[in-house]
Amino acid sequence: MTWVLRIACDVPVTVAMEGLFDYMPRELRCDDGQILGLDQPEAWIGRALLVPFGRAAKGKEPPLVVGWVFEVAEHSDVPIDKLKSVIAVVPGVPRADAHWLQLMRFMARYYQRGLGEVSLPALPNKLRVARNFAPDASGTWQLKSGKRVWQSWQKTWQSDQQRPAAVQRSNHLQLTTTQQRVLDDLLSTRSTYQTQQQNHAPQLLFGVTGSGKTEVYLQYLAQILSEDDAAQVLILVPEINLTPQFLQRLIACFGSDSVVSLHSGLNDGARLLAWWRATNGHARVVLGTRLSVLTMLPHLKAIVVDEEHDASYRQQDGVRYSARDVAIYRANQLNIPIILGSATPSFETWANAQSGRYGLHFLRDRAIAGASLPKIHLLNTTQLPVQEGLSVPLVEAIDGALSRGQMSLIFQNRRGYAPVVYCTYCGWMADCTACSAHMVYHKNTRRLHCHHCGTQRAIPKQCPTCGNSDIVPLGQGTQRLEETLQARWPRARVLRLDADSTRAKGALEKHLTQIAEGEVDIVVGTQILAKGHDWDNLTVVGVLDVDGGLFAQDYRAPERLFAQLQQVIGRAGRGQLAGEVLIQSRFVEHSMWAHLLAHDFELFAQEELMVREQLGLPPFGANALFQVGADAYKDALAFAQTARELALAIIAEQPQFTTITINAAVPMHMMRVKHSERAQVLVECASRARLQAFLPLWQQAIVAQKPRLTWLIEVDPADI
DNA sequence: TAGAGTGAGCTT
DNA sequence: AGCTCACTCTAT
Repeated sequence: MTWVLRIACDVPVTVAMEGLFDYMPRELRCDDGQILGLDQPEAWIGRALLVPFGRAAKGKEPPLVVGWVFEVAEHSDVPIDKLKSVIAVVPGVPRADAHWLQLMRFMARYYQRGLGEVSLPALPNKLRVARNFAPDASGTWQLKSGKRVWQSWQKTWQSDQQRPAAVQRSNHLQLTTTQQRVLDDLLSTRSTYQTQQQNHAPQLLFGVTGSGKTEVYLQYLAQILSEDDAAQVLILVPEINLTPQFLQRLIACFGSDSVVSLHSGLNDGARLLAWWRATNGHARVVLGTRLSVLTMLPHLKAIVVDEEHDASYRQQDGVRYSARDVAIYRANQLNIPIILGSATPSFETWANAQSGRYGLHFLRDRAIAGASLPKIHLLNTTQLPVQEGLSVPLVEAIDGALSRGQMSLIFQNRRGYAPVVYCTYCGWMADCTACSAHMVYHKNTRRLHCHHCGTQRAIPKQCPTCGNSDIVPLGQGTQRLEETLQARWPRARVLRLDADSTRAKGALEKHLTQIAEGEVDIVVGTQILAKGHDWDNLTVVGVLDVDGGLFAQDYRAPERLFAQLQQVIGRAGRGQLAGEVLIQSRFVEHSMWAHLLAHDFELFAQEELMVREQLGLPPFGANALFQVGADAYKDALAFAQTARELALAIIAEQPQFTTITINAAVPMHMMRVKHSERAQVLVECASRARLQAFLPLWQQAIVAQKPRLTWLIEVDPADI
């Protein structure tokens, strides 16, 4: 009997809808000793293989790629003489289990992508690129580069370390009464699901900033790890680099042997080792950023998604998935508990908690005795005198903090020196030639930077339209603010924290250490300041220039702004010292402010969700966004209109889709980025299932047009 | 008229 | 993405 392997290769869905390619099997040996034979097709499923793919260079064998065996089949639709044979099993990749393969199928279906596109990013770089492998003298395929990594890896593979690490006896902090109650609730909820044999519902841990969510996660996970000597837990965080303390805390709690972290800051070798320790079941606690949600974990028993609302969970290139949503699917599939933690939950999660689909647990007080939420003052800058962006009350508050030897934080979410440079005579502004954006003046480089495509150029000496030489910066970014602050308080130690000041390797850690050791009086920066930091000497927080977010056209803007501000505000008064927050705004009447001043996320969410429900917006309806880019806008728009017509034709033919709304083709918010002019079509439907049934048909119809443009369909888009 | 350069098309 | 094929342009 002959049969074929159906293998997922990493090609765009626009090339092959499913992403599976047929290959002929031949007897192969795995590095765990198993022989894959022709007599046992099922044993091949879940193996990663090296296969020839694509056109051969003249006189050479076709290039190899890495692919996953998803299926075996009795026959192929491809003529048998066109089928190639598999080359080898990828060494060091454990066999994927049925749950994991199902997870990949879910992602491919949900996000409308090929199986290869979703499943190959799950492998670390070293193992995903076929060129990294070569046969040795005996014909066994080995990793070529990085001998040391390879050897230590093989040692690990064969040695006792393949056994799960022993979790050390936990080293926990004393919980507050509230923390203890929430922990007990979470544990008893879990036992209830277990005894009633129901599927675990996700549990939202809604804790104000500084309420000690982390300690609750740790003790919850410790319980799970103690019940089963092989149990693994996965903790997702938005960015590990910003919260090095979290990793330290985990190591202190569970022991360095049982904890690994997986994030983009690791080099390929370190990542491979960490991935392997997680994948072979040795690591018991896996701390990772969004990509780590795809990691194969043979004994996964619980998941925590910290700061579940955070935008970093969305993958923005390649397959556009939400790691939080994938984690929820994964937990449900394995029927294991998942905890979503946030001080400002996403509205999707909040709505689910309100409707009772998710469990809900509150931590309303700060964990440190005596610490309370800071007092917030809203400063009306249309009435108050403002000097170089700083109003008098804010200046006085900073004065006060300085005189008490305490730290101040000024939040200005715009990097660079000035966001615009213009001609005082004719009003000409320096714009990027590749993007629809103004160029930002950076004082350190003395050049204009585009924050969308990265281009830099010199400032023109004369205005290109009128020849006037009076070209000046307009507006304020963190660099200018730093300069202003330093000039106003010459003896204060001012530190700027933004993407530019932290780009160099180790710079962020260095700056965080300076702050922790009390070497900084005023810290100024962008949203990097908002995340997770715990500085107990910080008592004054100033917020500048956030009015733009009040009136942005994206319906998610208020949700995002509120979350961001609440995070920034939450940096103040985390220790014994009382905190004070001063927010400058020209629109003090805006309804969001009242909720923020009252620290009332719930009322804010209730009002916003009411509006969304009336308009059928997420989470009350599902969205997908078709996006297309071209050299000329008219071409992008024309194809977006074609896509829209294809969608309308499907709906006209199939009455079950009449509840789907296909919006007009319009320019994208940032119409032009890197010389690509972009248009979009938004698709909305009250029923997610209906939308999901429609999307493959639509995608197929678009692919059939053989477009020569770059396009994609994004499911649950974040920005519209 | 060979050689360089460019764009389209295909991968099992 | 990686590669070839088929086409055009150009210097001789």
